[in-house]
Amino acid sequence: MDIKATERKWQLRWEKAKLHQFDEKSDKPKYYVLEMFSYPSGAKLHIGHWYNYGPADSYARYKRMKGYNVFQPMGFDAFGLPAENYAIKTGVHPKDSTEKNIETMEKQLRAMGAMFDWSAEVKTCEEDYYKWTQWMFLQLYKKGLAYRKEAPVNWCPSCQTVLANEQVVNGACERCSSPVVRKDLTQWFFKITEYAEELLSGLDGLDWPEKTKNMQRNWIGKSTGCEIDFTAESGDNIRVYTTRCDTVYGVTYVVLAPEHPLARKLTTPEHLAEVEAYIDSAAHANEIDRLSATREKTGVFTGSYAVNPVNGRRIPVYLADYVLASYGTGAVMAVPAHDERDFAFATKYGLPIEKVIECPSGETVLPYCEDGIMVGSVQFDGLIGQEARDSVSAYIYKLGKGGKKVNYRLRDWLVSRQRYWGAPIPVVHCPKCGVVPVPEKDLPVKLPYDVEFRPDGKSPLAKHEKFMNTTCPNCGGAAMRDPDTLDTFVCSSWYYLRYADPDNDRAPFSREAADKLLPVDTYVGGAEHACMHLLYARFFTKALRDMGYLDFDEPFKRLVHQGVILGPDGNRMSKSHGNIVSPDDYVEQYGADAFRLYLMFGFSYTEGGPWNDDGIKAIAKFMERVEKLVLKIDGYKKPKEQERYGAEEKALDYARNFAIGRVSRDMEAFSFNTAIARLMELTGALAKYEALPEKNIALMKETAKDLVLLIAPCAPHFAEELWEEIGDGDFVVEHDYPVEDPAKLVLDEKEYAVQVNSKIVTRTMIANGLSNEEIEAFARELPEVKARMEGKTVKKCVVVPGRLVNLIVG
RNA sequence: GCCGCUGUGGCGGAAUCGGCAGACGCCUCAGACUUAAAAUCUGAUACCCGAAAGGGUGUACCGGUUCAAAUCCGGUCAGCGGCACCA
Repeated sequence: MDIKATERKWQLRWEKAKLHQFDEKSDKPKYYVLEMFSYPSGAKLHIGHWYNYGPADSYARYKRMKGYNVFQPMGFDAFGLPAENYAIKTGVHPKDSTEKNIETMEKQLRAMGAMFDWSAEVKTCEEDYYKWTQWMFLQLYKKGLAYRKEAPVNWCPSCQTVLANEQVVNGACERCSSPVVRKDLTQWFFKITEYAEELLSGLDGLDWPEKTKNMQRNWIGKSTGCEIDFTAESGDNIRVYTTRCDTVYGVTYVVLAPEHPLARKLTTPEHLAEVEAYIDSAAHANEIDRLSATREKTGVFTGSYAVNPVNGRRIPVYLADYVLASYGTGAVMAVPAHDERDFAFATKYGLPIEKVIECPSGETVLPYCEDGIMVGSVQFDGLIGQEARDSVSAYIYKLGKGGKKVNYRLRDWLVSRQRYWGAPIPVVHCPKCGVVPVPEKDLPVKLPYDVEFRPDGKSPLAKHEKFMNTTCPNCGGAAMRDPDTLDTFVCSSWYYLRYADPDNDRAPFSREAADKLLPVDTYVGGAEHACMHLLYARFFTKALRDMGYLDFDEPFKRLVHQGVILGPDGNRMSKSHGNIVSPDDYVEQYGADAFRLYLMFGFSYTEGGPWNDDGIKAIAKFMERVEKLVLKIDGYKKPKEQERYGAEEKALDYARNFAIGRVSRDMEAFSFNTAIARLMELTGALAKYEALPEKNIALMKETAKDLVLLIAPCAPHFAEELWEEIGDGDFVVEHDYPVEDPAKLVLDEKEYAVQVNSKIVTRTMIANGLSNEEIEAFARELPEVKARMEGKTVKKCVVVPGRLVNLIVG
């Protein structure tokens, strides 16, 4: 088979027949298969793209042959830093490089033979897309889910931009690894925390990898505790949050975050200088230092005292940067006896340590941080754990000093970027009216082409006067645009919705189109998005639902992560490791089908692993073998009227139906390597049968057809080419997938493992349909069994039908 | 430190519910075809002892439950991923 000619031929024919477009009129059930769209980078498709899109496309094809009306779109996540960085380096405009890259990638994706519905293609950098991204922003703003606030943000001095929490890795920029510093800026946020509880509880019903769900649970970080008011002597109220209110009688001081609003107010004049110095150094400490858990605790006494509401005890108020301003109330009660951090701090600063929890078993070694028996706590003495906490929090509530409280670690999503290559934020800053959203009719706020993107700490757009100077939609006076653009994760939070209605120019999508095609039935993509894209997209879906634009709660019903293909040396493929393997040479030599088959066969799909190409020749050989065999069988004369159907035929029929059942099951489960293995077995069985002197030609032809149909999703061009020879004239991908015939899987006899005292002594064929007693009797008569039974009796017999018989003798 | 995952031949990896460990493939070896090689085909291929028949040991390690454990339970070790002062 001329591989290249075959691939071209079928790609053209598929395109001409518009075979991969979603069929609006079909009455088959819809099935939405989605792969995470890709960033249009300059390089060609790498192995990761092939590994994600190839097998996932085979899954889509499988679903189609199983009778679904499959929708599988593709597009480009086209805004983002790399294009801008490339522009800074080379002077090529991000728009130009991005468009060129998209063109190349589209071509390559078509060459893969994937059945993407290109009529629904989405490119996030195009006006008719980002117009609606801006629209999304406005809806969230209207709903009170987008707000602006001055906040300490993660600032990358090298990229000259603010980073989301998720883009900071170990205190360094995810992209360039420069240390991240803190800086105060007025920024836009999305109130994702408003949905924290639903984002958490919604995970339970999703068919997602447990690992990913767990990561999101962790990220959301729900904690149930208690808020307690400590009254300062100044009269100010210091509210703290704790998960261990059962230790409240052991509080020996209170700690505020340096950024706490009361920090300065509570400081007495003689401590002011020291406190100011501490607050200042905390503000300038970079994130690496501050986030390091092993770092020695630092803090400073404010000079004031507060009162513990449960026992009236007077305790000092400290500032320390081990308390985070952004979590809970920004203040904690310190119980050094039962918290490691408080213990370390109290030890360093000579503060009292008082035990109020007793270890239920053995000696109590401080700090003791587990649940235990309350002591020294008046009426609560003797209570343990959750019961203790419930009682104490109820008491605090009764005192009017706080009560039960749920907190989440999840922070609001910072979406402002001081960058050029993104969707402009559609608001105007008016000296009279303040922040004014751009009216929807004026969207899109167009991203100008002629900008200076060299970074100098200002947003590139801020330097573009024509863009910046505008009039206030409210009062008509002179006003300025917002110079920032939106995080690209905003663009990718709703693209799966736009696919459903890509040409709509009156709305991002119609509700009918979205409700018809969504949610996505199976979503395939990398695990690295667990706490970013996948969380943001869920948030968008829920927010849009609450605004009445959608009628479902979750965007992605089933999620599958492909593994990562590493370099041959076991490291991540990267230029710096010099271990990048290009798919091109393989595709050139063996063809797209063989390469796709090998990716499916050589790895466990969700695991991935180091690249090695040892098996790719074997795959090419396998395809050749199938081709020769199928064509040879096709060449046999039409069958005679009555053909033999004996033991060999039964065996072939068994192999055929076994393969059908197992391949179907494996495809459904993304267990592609075993699916291909079963196809190899069937090929072997068919070849063995074909070599017999006498054979049932009709059965052989049917089996060959099934073989081609079973392979079709995995090697699409190859299968079309064979199907053209042996099939019924239609496209193979439009044909129904074979269905197993259970009757053909019932054999007259099965091989049993025969065990004596759980050790295998022999294997034997035993006829189907015998009772357990009959099987036992049969087994007892076997010579291998008899030899081991002399002078002994059978005490017990375990029969696993069709598998084994175990005689316990003694 | 916390949460999660993984550990199976020389290699990639299989093994619904606990039921014949090592499917399928690579590598290697032997044989057939060939003057020869390549290609192709056939067979062998977990490890140890043994010429063989056969016997023994094996799913990171230690222990437990069970007629039966790669699979379940407890502990240990190693690797990977995530979170990381969240009170």
